Amino acid sequence: MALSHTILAVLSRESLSGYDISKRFEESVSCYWQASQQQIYRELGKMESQGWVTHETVLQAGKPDKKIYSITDVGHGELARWFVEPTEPTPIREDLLVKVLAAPFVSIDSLRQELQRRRQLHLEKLIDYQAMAAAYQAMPHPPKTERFRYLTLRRGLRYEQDWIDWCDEVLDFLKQDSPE
Amino acid sequence: MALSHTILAVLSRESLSGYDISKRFEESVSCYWQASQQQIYRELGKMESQGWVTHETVLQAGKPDKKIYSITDVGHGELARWFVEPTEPTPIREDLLVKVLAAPFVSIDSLRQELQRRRQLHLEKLIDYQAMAAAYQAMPHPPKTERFRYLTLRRGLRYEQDWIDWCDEVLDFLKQDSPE
DNA sequence: TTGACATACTCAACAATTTGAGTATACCTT
DNA sequence: AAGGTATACTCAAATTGTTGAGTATGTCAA
Repeated sequence: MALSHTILAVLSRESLSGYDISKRFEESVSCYWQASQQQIYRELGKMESQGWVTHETVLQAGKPDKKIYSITDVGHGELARWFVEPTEPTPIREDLLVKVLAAPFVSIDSLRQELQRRRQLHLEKLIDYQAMAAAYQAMPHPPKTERFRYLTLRRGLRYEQDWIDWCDEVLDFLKQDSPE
Repeated sequence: MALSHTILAVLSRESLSGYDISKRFEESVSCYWQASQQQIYRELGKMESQGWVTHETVLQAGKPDKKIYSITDVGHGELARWFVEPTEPTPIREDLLVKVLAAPFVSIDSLRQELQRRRQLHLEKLIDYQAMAAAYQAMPHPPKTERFRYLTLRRGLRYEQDWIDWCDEVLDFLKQDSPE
């Protein structure tokens, strides 16, 4: 149940509505944790029933009401409890690698196309992340929370770069590999 | 439902029992697709009802009977159909990065320990993969299927190395970062 | 003025994954 | 003789994740 802990981490910095948490996920957490709005709303409901968060309804003019969620002491305790548990590397499930394995039985040409498509996707993400990194580096005295957020962004940057490099390696291999 | 396609890819090379498929996953597919025995058995049942695979029961002396599964023409057609569909990068969910984000609110010292633990885990996997790569490189004329399997291993190698490099980067950052 | 987009949340159904127990045999070590 | 490990598979429950519909209001551009 690490989704709830990710939400706790986000709420540790500031109180937010479900909708805002969802946006925060898209903007800055998405390189290592993705969750849909529905998941977040449902999780917040569960977390509230466990006493990890509370909410206050805020009426807005011209917009629907919103529920601003805040972390409680119980929630902070839970975050601290979870924090010291060892984490295992996340299991990976990569369709593209399954295709590499299947390619000799299906089509190497299709694989080549797919690799080029994927390389492009990863390049686009990399460029996004580079822009975020540049924004961080332009800050004269980034606060502690930003410095740690930057470390997670570094992981994202490396990850995308690594995919690009591997795609290039495989495309290069496919050029040289003799059919048999 | 890409688990079924991974199984189809494995069965394209050779017919195997559920148990053997599970072992194959652990040995050579695990760097990009993990599945438990239960998942594989259940998936094989579904795949058989769709006509993608068939099985033959093999009686064994001193061991339980086993069901050897083979890919059918329908199964191969399905693999080919799936193969040309574009794949999206897999959503990532990394507990460790959530911990980096939460660290300023919890404990930077615990984070440091956890990073060292994780670095070690990734290093062990890297060493495993390097041994597999060496075994491949020792083959004088690797068959096509092996050459493609090696490409997936290259992804695993890069992935583990990248984690190690990032852990080092963060540990280095934590040494220099001044508290505030 | 129509349609796209943004805010803000709820509910339901379905699919996938995880966890754990259960059944059975045989080999090998202590 | 007991315990650990390996082979080989089944069933069920709980949790998690995905998909899509539904409700409501406001802004902005074509």
